[in-house]
Amino acid sequence: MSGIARMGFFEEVRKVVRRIPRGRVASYGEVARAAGYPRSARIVARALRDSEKHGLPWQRVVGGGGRIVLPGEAGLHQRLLLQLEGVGFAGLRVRMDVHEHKFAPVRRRTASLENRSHRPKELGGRVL
DNA sequence: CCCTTGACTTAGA
DNA sequence: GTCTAAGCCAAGG
Repeated sequence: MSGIARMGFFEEVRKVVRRIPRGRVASYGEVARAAGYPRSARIVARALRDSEKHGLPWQRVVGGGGRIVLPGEAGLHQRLLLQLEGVGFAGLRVRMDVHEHKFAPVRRRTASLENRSHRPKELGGRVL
């Protein structure tokens, strides 16, 4: 693999996917975001294509809104695996209100703006 | 090197 | 609810 700059991508994706607990799911977009590549949902899918080799819980990654986007028989397999670990469906979608996994907020370089604890009060006292 | 494909997402009609 | 369009980016032909 000559992808030097992007080498960390798959690693990050694998790490993120492994963090999804049993009985929960996350969307491709969420995984991409949590991995630090917010626009690369599709690439997450490509990474998962080889997930079997890495022993990832690939079934816990679904499309936006809980939709299973993996086509064909594989999609049915995914649904079965999820149901076996207790994930409930409403029609063709995972009940995201129950089973969506929330990742810890990605800590970006936050200037003092986000850190309210030592924000200067001179800014007017009440800030929105 | 260009073109197409895809386990995506968001926005709009 | 459905459908289309654009953006996205790696892999394969």
